[in-house]
Amino acid sequence: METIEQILESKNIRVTAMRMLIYKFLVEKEVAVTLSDIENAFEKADRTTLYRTIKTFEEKDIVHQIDDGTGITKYALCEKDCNCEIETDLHLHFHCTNCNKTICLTENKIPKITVPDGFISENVNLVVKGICDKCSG
Amino acid sequence: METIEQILESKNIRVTAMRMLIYKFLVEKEVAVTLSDIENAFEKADRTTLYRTIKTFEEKDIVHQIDDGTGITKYALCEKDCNCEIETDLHLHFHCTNCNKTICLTENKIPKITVPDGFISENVNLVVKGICDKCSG
DNA sequence: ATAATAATTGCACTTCCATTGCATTGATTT
DNA sequence: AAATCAATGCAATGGAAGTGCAATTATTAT
Ligand SMILES: [Mn+2]
Ligand SMILES: [Mn+2]
Ligand SMILES: [Zn+2]
Ligand SMILES: [Zn+2]
Repeated sequence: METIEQILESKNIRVTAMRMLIYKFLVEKEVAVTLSDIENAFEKADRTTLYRTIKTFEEKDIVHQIDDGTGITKYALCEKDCNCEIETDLHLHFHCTNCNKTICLTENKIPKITVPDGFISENVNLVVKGICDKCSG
Repeated sequence: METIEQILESKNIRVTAMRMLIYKFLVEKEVAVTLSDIENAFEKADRTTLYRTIKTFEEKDIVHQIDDGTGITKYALCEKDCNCEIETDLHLHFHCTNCNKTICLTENKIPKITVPDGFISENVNLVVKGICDKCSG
């Protein structure tokens, strides 16, 4: 079991109190979070710091960005040893129109998408909208 | 061959000069357009009017909105008799990272996506990023 | 340990796009 | 022609993303 310090260090991210707290926050949340979510959770901290922290995490492949169509960027922790850049590794994202939560469906990979001749596919973003398991019960 | 007037009237949209011009603009463009694109094409018209016109078109299912991940909403004409709301009717969207154009791949339908138990899929949005046919040639 | 250096954080400000209130103009109905 | 309703234009707002710079904190070198 790795500690948060070890995880950050292994990704060449300097360990600070703020970064550890935000990392912990992301682990505890099971859904993707917006910058506002983080802001609300850490009201004493400055928005910019939180913004830059999440951007650092993104750069170092600790979180990935999710565009679920709501217009507000969300972030979620990457799987261990995931390679966000590799197309075949990408999973579905589910956006619940009832509770407004966005969830990584890490087990559900994006199927092979064929595009017309001349088009070169480099990346695929797939968002399913509907009702999540908690809301459909 | 329907005239633009007839098309607008059939969708219960009052015919105005502005609306006809914007409709014509959308027909001539083969790619999805942003509000700024429309703005640049009609510099004499007010932004708000253009905005409300496109929103009216959207409400009446003349155009559909596309979120290609650039953060800027784009719009494209719907196919004739398309039912944007029906999931199985949805097509792929392709965003070229080179020329920044977004294209409806109306022939390429989104494959059936399975989600875990308890989740109810109502809508799927799929954007492929890469190089378009014009840029890859 | 102290000084020098580099990275992080906080504050203020900016930009960009989307959206709304309200007055005005224009079209339609009575 | 008057009354009514929709469309347009102008001004302003709101929300989110992003940046410059100074202050603080951590790291490294002397
Ligand atoms: Mn994810
Ligand atoms: Mn389309
Ligand atoms: Zn839900
Ligand atoms: Zn292109």
